[in-house]
Formats: sequence, C-alpha cells, structure tokens
Amino acid sequence: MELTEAEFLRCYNVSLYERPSFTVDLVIFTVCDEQLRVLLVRRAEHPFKDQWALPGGFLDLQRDDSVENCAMRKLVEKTGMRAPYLEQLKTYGSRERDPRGWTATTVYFALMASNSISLAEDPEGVRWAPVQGEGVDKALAFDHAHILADAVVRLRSKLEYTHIAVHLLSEAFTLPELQQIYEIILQQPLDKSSFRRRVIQAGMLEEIAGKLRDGSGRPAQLYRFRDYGRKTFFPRSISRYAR
Amino acid sequence: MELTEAEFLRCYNVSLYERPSFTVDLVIFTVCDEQLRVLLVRRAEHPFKDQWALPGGFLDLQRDDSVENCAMRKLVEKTGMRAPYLEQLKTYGSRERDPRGWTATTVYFALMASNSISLAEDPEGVRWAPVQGEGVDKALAFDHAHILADAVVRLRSKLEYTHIAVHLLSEAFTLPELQQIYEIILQQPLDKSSFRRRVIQAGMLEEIAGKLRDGSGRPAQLYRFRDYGRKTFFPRSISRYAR
DNA sequence: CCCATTAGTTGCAACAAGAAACTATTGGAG
DNA sequence: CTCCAATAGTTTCTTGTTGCAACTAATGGG
Repeated sequence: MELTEAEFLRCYNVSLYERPSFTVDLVIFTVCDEQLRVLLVRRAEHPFKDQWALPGGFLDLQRDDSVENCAMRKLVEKTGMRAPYLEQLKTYGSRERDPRGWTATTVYFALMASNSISLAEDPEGVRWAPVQGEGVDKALAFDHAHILADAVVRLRSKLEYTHIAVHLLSEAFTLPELQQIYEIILQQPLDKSSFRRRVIQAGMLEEIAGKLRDGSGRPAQLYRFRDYGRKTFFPRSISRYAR
Repeated sequence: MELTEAEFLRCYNVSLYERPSFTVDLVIFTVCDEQLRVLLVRRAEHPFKDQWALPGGFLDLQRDDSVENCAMRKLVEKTGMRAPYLEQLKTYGSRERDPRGWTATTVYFALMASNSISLAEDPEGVRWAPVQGEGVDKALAFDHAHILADAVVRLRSKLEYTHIAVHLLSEAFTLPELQQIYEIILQQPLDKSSFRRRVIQAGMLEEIAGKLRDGSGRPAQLYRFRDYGRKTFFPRSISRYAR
C-alpha cells in the first residue's frame, strides 16, 4: 500500500520530519577460541567510514512484519543460522548518537554456537572480535561500544538465573563444556561440584546417549537442553518466603 | 535545523516512507488502596476512540534529546512528579499493532509513591486502574494489554533481586510497609522474619530517626533507601562459586 | 493494669553451598 | 599388560542460609 505524504500526514497527525531515523542492530555473541566474541562489520559509508560497527540497518516495512522479524531476518542474512537465540536488549535513541541527527535503534542480542562460523576476517569486512582486549570498545562506530557493554552486562547477568548459555554450544554438550562457557564469560574459575549441582538441580538438562571423547581423560556425559517453558530460576527467591 | 525532504533522503539513503511511526508509551505503577494500579488515559481520537490506553505519544525532536528524556517529560506532564523511578521496558513494533499500519513504540515503566495521587477519575479521562480484575486487560487499546502484562512480569521479577519496591513508598518507610508492597504485587503472603533478614542483609537500607505510629500496636522503625550503585543482588549467584 | 495489636528477635531444624578429597574412565607410554 | 596422566564425576564434611514457630517489645485503649 503506497500513500502520498499528504495521506500519511492526515493519518498520523504528525509531520514525517518528527520521526527519527529508526534502525535495528544486532549484538551477536559466540564463544570461540576460549574468548567471548561479537560479530562486527566494517562500515562502507560515512559517518564512521571504515570503522567497525554492530551489524544492523533499516527496517523493510514491506518484508518485516515486526521489529523482531526484522532482527531475525538480519541475523539469518549475516550468519546463515536457523534457530538461534534472539532477545531484545534495549532501544537507544537520541540526537547525539549519530552526527546526522536524531536516530533511534532497537538492539537485539543473539547467541550462537561457535561450530560452523569462520574466524578469519573475510573480504567483505566481517569479523568475530573478542569482546575483551584489543581495544574493541574504543574503535566502534556510533555508541556501539556502549551498546556492546550493556549487552555483556545483560549476558553475564542472565547466566546467573537462566540457561541461555546452552545456546552458545551445539545441541549436545557436556557439563565441563558448559562450565567453561560460564568461566569465559564471567572471567573467573568456578567450583566444579557446585556448578554441577546447581545446573542439574535446576532440571532443565537431560542426559542423552553417548559420551564425548576428547582425546585424553575420561569421556564426558552428553546433555541436551530441555525447554520446559520455565525461562528463569532463582534458587532462593523472595516469593519462596510464601507461608 | 530544518531540512527539505530531498536533503533528508540524501542523508539517510532511505525513503521517509520506510520509517515506522514511532512513539513512547508509559506504564506508570503505584500501589494504592492495597492494589497494584496503573495509570490509564481515555483515547480522544480514533482508532480505539474512548477506550483506555497507556499514556504516551510522539517524540518531540526539538525538545527531547533522547527517548529517555521524552519518557521522563511525558511522565512529569502526566503525574507532576520530580524524581521518579523510570526504566525502559521494551520496544514493540509491528504492522499489526495499529490498524493504521506499521508502528513502533518504546515503552518505559515507572514507579511512584501513592501519596499525592488522586484516585478519582478526573474529567480529562485519567484513571488509576487496578492491574488485576475489572477486566482492565481486555479493555485496553492497541496491544496495551499485552504490554501491561509484560510490565507486570518485569516488576514481579525485579522484586526478587532489586530494591525497586522502595520507589512505591515515600522516602521514609517501614519494613512492614515494604513487605506489604511485596505481598500485594506478588499476590501472596510472605514470612516476616525471612523477609526482614534478606532485605536488611542486602545492605541497601538505613535506619533513620523516628518511628511510625500507626494508631495501634508498636510503632515501626523508619528506613530510607541508600543507593550504593549496586542495582541488583543475587543471594546465591553462580559467580559466587568462584574459587 | 491488663489486653489487643502490631513490631521485631531468637532458636532451631532442614537444606544448600563451599571446598577438598575421593573414585571412575579413558588413552598412551613403556 | 601395567602404570600414569588427564579429565569426569561423586562423596563428605563444614559452613551458611532459609522456613518456621515461638518468643519478646512497645504502643494505645478499655
């Protein structure tokens, strides 16, 4: 359905010029090579030409039925994955964040397993950058360093009370692998027996047949994530004071 | 700075018609009369004319420096408060949510103390509606019932690991008052001694001089919220398995 | 002065976590 | 074949937290 500008204005009773530029950006995390990494693309256009930025872009109002659909479409375009974990992070909108003026962007964060991704910087200017170190945070376009920092905070926080980390591994994984994901993201070693107790008692993993042989040492039991609809767990939450 | 449409298009390399209508809406909670209530306004225009809706509206690109500023401005306009709690909830954007076509709205949720609000429905069509019961959820315009439900989930969830409930009380409050806020929002009675232990041990409250005399019974100690910058606390978090 | 009422504390059993030592299962060297 | 390194997984014990109930404390009113 095409409208003239006049029709548009009558419909909405607000000038088109009152609308900020609106985009969708993605923070796509993976854990690879023992580091938390994020997908960056090199900007081809001004502003911030040739600097690294989070992938994203404008909505396609014809194709995208919703902001979430748009984010999912862009995620598939960039990574070619099928059923990734995708969650809305936050919307950033201000006059200052883009030198061209008022813009808003809704940012999603995604998690993907590191198998089947390529680490090498490819000619199109796409790169899996380690989140810590290498001054990644200082080199990013727009307010993307700030956005990335927020995403890392959210990711760390959600490790505490959800099972989202399983989306950073392939469908079948072992508990030592899962613990390593936690240790890499939280940047500290965890106690093995406490970690196992908690993850198992939360009851969202199930054993599957087969063991993972890793070259040396005892093979580890394989598990699969079982989504019972329960998204979070608070081991000792206030609502358990119920009498 | 005024631009012609042609300049605009050259800047952004995307048609204006590609931009969805963008608004900011508010879910303003208070606890009053032993119920969790939300501020609703009656719509004066189509669509959903005369139905109740969350307060909100378009950005003012001249006055609002950011989406958050816009939300704060609207909150002050609606409630006249000075330093309320305001947090971004989520952005809802799709072709379906408004019969006029593609729209996006960034929703903030706010908490305010129930003193100095008026409960009576005023002539301008503003109302503090109880969140539960009265079929509020079914009567709302657009997808506002869905948004309200999300806000309630977020509020309940954040009670578990933050102190945001203090923003529903005046600056000086007692622990029994705070516990009652929790019980109203979580819809279940809580154990007194466990509640007090946890809230005090989190270390974000400090005693202040004076006791609250409530007519009958022993007067209660007054407390004040002390914001140490720590926003959340997980009593037993995975990162405490650190070795 | 006693009692109802609400505030706040204490004591204890049950349970969860922290830490370390223990057993189990594999591959590989000799 | 045996032993050892290496990693997985369990057990045990101590310590701390929670659920619960009974207790004390402070106020107003009959």
